[in-house]
Amino acid sequence: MAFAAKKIPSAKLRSAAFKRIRADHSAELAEDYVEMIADLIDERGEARCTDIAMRLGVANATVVKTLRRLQTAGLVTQEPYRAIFLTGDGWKMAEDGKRKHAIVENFLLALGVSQETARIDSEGIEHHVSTETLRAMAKFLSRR
Amino acid sequence: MAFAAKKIPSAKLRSAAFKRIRADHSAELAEDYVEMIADLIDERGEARCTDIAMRLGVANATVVKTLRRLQTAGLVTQEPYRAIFLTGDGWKMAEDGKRKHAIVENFLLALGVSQETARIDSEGIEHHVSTETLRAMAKFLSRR
DNA sequence: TCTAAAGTTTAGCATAGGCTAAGTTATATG
DNA sequence: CATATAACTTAGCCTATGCTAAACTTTAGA
Repeated sequence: MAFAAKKIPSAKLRSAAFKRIRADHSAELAEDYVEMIADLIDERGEARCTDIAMRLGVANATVVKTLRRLQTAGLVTQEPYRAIFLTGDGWKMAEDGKRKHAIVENFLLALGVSQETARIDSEGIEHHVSTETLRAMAKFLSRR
Repeated sequence: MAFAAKKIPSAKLRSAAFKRIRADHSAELAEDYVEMIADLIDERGEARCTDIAMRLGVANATVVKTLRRLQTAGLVTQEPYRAIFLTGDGWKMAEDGKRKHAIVENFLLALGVSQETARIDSEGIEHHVSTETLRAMAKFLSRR
């Protein structure tokens, strides 16, 4: 250790933020999938691999593989060659996600960004806002 | 295709958002590393693996592996068993990241969330805000 | 009813980003 | 100045998330 005489005491606190981000990331894909599946069921009565793949912009096989993980996680159910359904937990996650998404997107619009940007940015941001920040956004919206 | 009579025309547009998120994610780690390396150099004159590992909350070996990728990407330079330095590109990325980070964190504080939450959430959000949203946040800050 | 097209699955590959354990190099100190 | 300790590296493992190509099912239509 050449320089660096003293330890930084808040190292553990700092690292907590990054740990949460890593955890957020693994939950993120699951949330995007179930939200999309819920949308598809609402819009057209059923959710299919191809539609999910198209909307996410990934290959079909990728969707199949991910769905298997989601099935193991208890979020979706599926019979071979059939449409995809959400479990109770899956629906709950989808609802939560959509609620969050709506708040973030409306907040961005209220802040003055364009529709297009609000749509795109909210997709990325929604997975990283804590309950506290979400509440602050909602409050901001209701105050106007 | 059982139901689903009509194709959804905006599928390509929708998928763009997710594609950007995936791209953001691979840039994210690099940004976090260079930002942290810049901080360490500022604070104590040099950046070492151990410090980065501690602050990020990952194992030492993980840092070493990631640094190799960053070196390949032309963001950092390093001699075996020596401290880590940033290239010109690395410094640029670090500056950009810090600027972004500061705006997002201050914005969250202005919105009324706690210091702790602002610090943690901004860490996750900063990588997903577009230039337009960042500008809107800066404007909000200057208006108060 | 049979067949071609559309949709789904499997197999096999790659990269990113984690980990532990074991080996190597630097450095601080007795 | 010799050596213990701290820091770094290597090797080898794992999972997640992408891909393409090939095989298999379903379904729509001639």
